[in-house]
Amino acid sequence: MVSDPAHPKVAADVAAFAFLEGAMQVLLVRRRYEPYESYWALPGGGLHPDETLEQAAERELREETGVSDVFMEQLATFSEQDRDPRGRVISCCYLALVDGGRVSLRPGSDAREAAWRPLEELLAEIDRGPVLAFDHDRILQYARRRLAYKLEYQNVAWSMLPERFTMSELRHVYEAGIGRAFEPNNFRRIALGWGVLAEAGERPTGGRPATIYRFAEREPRILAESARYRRAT
Amino acid sequence: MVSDPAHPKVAADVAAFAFLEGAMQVLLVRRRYEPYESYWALPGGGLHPDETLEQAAERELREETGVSDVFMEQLATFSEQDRDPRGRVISCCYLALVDGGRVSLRPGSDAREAAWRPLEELLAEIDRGPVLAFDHDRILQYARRRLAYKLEYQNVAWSMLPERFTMSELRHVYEAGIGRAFEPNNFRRIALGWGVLAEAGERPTGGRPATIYRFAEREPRILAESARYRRAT
DNA sequence: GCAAAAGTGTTATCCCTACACCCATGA
DNA sequence: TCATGGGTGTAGGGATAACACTTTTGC
Repeated sequence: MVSDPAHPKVAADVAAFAFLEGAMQVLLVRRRYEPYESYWALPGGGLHPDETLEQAAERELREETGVSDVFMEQLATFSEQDRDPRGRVISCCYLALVDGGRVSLRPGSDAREAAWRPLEELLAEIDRGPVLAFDHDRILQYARRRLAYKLEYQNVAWSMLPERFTMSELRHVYEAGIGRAFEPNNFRRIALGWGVLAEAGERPTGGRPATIYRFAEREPRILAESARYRRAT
Repeated sequence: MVSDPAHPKVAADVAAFAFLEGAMQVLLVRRRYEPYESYWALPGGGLHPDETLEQAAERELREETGVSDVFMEQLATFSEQDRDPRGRVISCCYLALVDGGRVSLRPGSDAREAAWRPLEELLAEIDRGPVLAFDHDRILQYARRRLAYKLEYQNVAWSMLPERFTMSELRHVYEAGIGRAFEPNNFRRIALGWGVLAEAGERPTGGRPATIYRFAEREPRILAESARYRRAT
């Protein structure tokens, strides 16, 4: 392995989240090779010469799990010297938001398997001791905070939902992502107040049919101006 | 220059801000060597083998400008293939907040000079066309947005102020950093409501003497919970 | 006294929470 | 007709933007 210290190995890792089975889930791969052989880890791998870090993150996610075409945003870069036992590896980590119903998992050659794991359970396990390979425990905790913030800040929930969805489904994504229960009516008013939802028919339920919504434009938009101690003039 | 593509050059750059002469200023260095010789740029340089990216950012800032011991936070990592004409260089960028009255600039060997430049003027210039070396125009725009957000979110203004300051001085830092004028009384109430300010005497002014404040603890703290559509139980 | 700068009091408004209530459907 | 889930109305409380006002100093 090359170890010219001025040119460390550079990698991209991905914390991909989806709302499945009523809970927020994170996408993990089971490692096939040393180090951390058979440990669960975030999908990721080395940067290729002809791609940016974001492209590397997309490629590694696709190669290792079969998931592609998702919302992606840079989280942070981790550079501690001992984060990989093989030598110096600098990892740029990405947050991905996935519509879990749209993708099917196909583990790649570097992974024994790929699976969605319930986020809350996994984080509770991490609180009791190391779980994931490398420093991925810490990266996941970081990603979780960003996920919660991101949902409140921008209308990126469209990337975790099918094209058409009910207000309850939207609210469930928010509750699972932010980790708090919301008063349904108040949530509805806020969500409609964003001005990014359009009605798209109805859907039968166990009770009264639900209005179907879709995002009028699938573009990130800032939802709430945190406007404190406002201007004079 | 080594160009093993799996091991690109990795660098750290710093967007350092200080409140000086009534305005927000950014710290730039004038380049001594090619490429972009004699252009202004953000201070920064290559990662050493024995340091993290954050340590590299601190070291480069110190070496190129003489500024040390400041608040620092990672911004983002830029990896476009053509961002440096010499070859592939991946740059992890940091936001630094500086008490401009405490530091004195000492340009290092790689820089002809180091200087504070008024942020608003510089950004206006950038809007009219390229100004800084490499992709530093874009990085600076990114840093500016983060600065505004950071001030609203955490009590990090202590790192841009002397130990003791008046409420007006604190407000001026916020106005310059966020780019908006605040109603003095409302700002005061919010700032005192943070619960992180302690009174520390008085200071004569042109008129009535001003109360002096200091930050009771110089630790980052979240100031306002953006609590929307709150919980049902 | 007057200007200047800091500091105080108060109100109208808006937003948000909480909760009670109504609607449409299937069994 | 009841259970179920969706959808609506609204009152109280708290935050805050705006602005008028008072205090303390230097000249």
